[in-house]
Amino acid sequence: MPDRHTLEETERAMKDHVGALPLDFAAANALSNLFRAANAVRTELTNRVLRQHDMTWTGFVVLWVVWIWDGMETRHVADSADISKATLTGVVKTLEGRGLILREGDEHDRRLVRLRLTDEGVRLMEEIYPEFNAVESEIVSQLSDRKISAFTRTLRDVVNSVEAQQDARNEASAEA
Amino acid sequence: MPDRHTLEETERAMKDHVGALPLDFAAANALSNLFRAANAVRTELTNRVLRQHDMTWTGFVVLWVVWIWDGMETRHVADSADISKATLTGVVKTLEGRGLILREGDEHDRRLVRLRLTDEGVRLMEEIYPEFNAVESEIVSQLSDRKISAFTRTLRDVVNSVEAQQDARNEASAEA
DNA sequence: GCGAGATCGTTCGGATCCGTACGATAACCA
DNA sequence: TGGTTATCGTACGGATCCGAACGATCTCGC
Repeated sequence: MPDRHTLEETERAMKDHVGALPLDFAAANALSNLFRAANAVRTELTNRVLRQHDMTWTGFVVLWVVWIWDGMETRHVADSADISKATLTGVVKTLEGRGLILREGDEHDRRLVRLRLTDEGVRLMEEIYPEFNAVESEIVSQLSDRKISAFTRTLRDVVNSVEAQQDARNEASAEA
Repeated sequence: MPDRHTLEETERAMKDHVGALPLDFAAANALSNLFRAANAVRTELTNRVLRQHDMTWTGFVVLWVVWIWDGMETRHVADSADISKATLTGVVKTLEGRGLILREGDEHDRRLVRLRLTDEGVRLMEEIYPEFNAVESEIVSQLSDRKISAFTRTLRDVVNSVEAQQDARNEASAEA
């Protein structure tokens, strides 16, 4: 993850520390860059778009999900936003306090809570999202359409690979 | 970011909400998958490797950086670990309390604090990192070497693109 | 020498973030 | 129909996470 050293220096330093053990440097390097890219993009979008609207990354993602899927149940919102149910509770509390989102009970199943945007929340998303997407577009603008497609496919492959391993473990533990 | 809907459904729902505005769906989709992949990999590595050693993601990354670059100054560790200096202060406090890391003043510049691993910290990294890297390797094992290389290059392009835009803004504001 | 300015790590306040435990509710089944 | 089981969202404790402000220290120009 170091920024100040070349990849070669890092590999050499790693070998000095790990010793004779065989390591997969290509995998480590790829995933290291995965995190670095995700952090860089997230910080860039936060600083250039979200900050001037006094909005956090997670708050925006939750708002976006509820904007697109109005009335969605909280656990599905948490899934879509890639955060835990516990985290969502706190984030919704913040957004609710700012008058951007509403919690709404389900009449058929009283365990459920559905989320909706207020008019102010809708207005805000109609203002922010085009700005957000414009910066997204700018970030990948130097990549050809072909590269963006390949990039997206590989990212999806990685997600599927992880989920497949999780499923395999779940089945194995279900047998026991 | 939704998990439960197809890309087509999401695009249609977005168009319904954003209206006639032109959006870059390819960019949105690529970056959405970037975050999803990073989260999935991070969660997988945390659950399969770090959790049994009672180690958080950030704690591990900091430990790894200091392991490789012994005696590094805190601000560079923060840079390498992709966290703020303020966050690092808290994380180091946690690791220090567990006897894994040491804070050490610089004799020539008394503002500086250098970080080192304790013997226990070194022992722990020698134990954890091979496990960590093995799972990293497994995650990308279905990708060909060629695809991993292309993937890594594109990730680096994205990082460079964001940093180039940041630099351009810094120069612009320096002129004013 | 010696102040003005830059840079260091830390503190502070507030917002995530998560695993776990919990109470409420629903679904299942004998 | 009554009891077990599953599932829902939430409260809680503890660890990040960051921007801004701050004291300490160094640097540079005069």
